[in-house]
Amino acid sequence: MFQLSKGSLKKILDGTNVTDPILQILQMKNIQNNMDGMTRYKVSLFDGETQHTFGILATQQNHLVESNQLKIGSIIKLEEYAANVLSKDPPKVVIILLNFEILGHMDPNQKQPTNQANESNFNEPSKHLQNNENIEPNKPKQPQQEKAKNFFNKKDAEVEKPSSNNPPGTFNGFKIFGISSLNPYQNKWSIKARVTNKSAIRTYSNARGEGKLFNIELIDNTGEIRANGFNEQCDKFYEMLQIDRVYHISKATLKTANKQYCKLDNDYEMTFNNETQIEPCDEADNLPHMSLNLVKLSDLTNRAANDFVDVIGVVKSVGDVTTIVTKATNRELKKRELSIVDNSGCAVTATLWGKQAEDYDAADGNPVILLKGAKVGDYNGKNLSVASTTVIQINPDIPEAHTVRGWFDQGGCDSEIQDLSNQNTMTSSNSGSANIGGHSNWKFLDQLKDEKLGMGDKADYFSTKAYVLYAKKDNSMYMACPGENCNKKVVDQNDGTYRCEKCSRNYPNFKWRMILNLNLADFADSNWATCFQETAETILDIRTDELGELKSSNSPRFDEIFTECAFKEFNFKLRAKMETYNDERRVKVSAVTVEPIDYVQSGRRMLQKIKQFAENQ
DNA sequence: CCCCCCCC
Repeated sequence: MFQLSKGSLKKILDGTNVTDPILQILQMKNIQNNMDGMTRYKVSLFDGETQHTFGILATQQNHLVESNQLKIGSIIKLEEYAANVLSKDPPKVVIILLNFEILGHMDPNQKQPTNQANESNFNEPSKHLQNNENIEPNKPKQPQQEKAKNFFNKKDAEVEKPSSNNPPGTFNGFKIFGISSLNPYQNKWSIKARVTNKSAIRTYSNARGEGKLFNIELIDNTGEIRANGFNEQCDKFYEMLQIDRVYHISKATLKTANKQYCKLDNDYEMTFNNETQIEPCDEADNLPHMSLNLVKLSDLTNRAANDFVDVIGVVKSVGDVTTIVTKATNRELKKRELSIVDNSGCAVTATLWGKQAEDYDAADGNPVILLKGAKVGDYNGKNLSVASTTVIQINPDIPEAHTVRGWFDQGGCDSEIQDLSNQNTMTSSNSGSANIGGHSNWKFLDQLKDEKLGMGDKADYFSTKAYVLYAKKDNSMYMACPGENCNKKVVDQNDGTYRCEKCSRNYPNFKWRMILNLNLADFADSNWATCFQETAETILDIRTDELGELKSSNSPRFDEIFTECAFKEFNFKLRAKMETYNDERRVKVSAVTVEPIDYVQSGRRMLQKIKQFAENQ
């Protein structure tokens, strides 16, 4: 039998703190929040005497309903709750069920315990509830945070000192919660968290007026959250909040985070308000530090534009500060490009903007630079952009920094470097590194289908080294308009003239043009690709007009030309694009460039692939 | 309440 805590609901509603009341769930309703689209469970609570129809399950407990552990009739020991007064007149109080133990289950109508076979499960705290220890911020739990690295300067333990006037486990009169348990429906909380990132102050101006803001990222053992400080709060807290320091925070507004902009693993974000309290706090707590997921520069070729990556490398060269005018708003903006290299043998251009471009110390030589959260771009190859949320560290004291420093100093600086940026320019802008000219984004032919290239809205370009298996002779040549920039097909009028519909005129002559279909193959796959004129001439090793002569004269040499190219190997830059022909949609592949293979570069590229492959095993 | 991260 369960003894419900008679009278406890009345006390809770009156604002009295009640310890571990035993309550029963009488009703339960799934409500969809329009603001954040999240499911919430509204429950009716019963204490054996009165019923309160407005209880809400904290969303981190939703799984208990979804796994049918918590249901109508469940008896709970409510270990942690929040009674939020929504209005005084009429009185409206919502009780948020933050943490509880499911003691058992009783049919509300029978008022008797049921004899379900699995009832004993309910008499122990459920497995899930044990996970809710996550609410306590001091227990490292999630593997993702266990790999967090302890690299930024000080160790917590060394700066430990007694807390101010706060009783243990509280701050500003509020119990310390784990970040992952924060939600907009419960405002009596405090957290203890480490700042892992802090933006510069940014000003903005829009229809609502002018303003400024900064944001920080906070982490504890349960999760992470972004916090924003606008205007007065920006003035008040910006200097105090420092990267890698630990703070107590209470009384900030929580709202649904816009996932489009905030990549942190939290449905909510925090905004400081005029009630917000923040105090530095130096106690050792084994709070995770900033975590790094370093990416080798060679791996950037596999990253899409707008990805954010962490990289570490040596600044090989530094560009001057230049000024650009933004397209969108015609603002003048300073920028500076750094070429960064690492021991994967690759270089990439990283762009600093605004004040960061001006403040970068170019006299610093070739320091190690860490970019955490740099944005990947894919203009003429791959590049990186330093965003407002990117953390820059010069010569950080971490093992990876020493590794890349050692590599650079012991000959890496003079080795052949593949520049992933500036791929379509003949002169490498500032890196002084080897430029392999024209090609980036090397793929094997199976990747064409595997990666659904050309299936998107726009064309995909990639480079590949492939053999010509077969060059299709039929329809490979057509009679084209001899007009200067017109290559339209002409119709033989059989009166010695050739009609071009585009030019609307008859010509006394025509010129030959080529559209050559090739079956290309590498070790992985084969695919058809179309070569036009110049690229076809490279493949067949003959000028189109000469080939036309052979065709016109029915020379046996004509056929030979098409068989001689078989099993020749070239570097292709290919374009894949979806096309519709006779209601059939398929990816058409055409050659943008065809070049003989430079086997030294090709070998280097292969070595890189092998190295990359080995490292990823 | 921002959410731009730019240019070739």
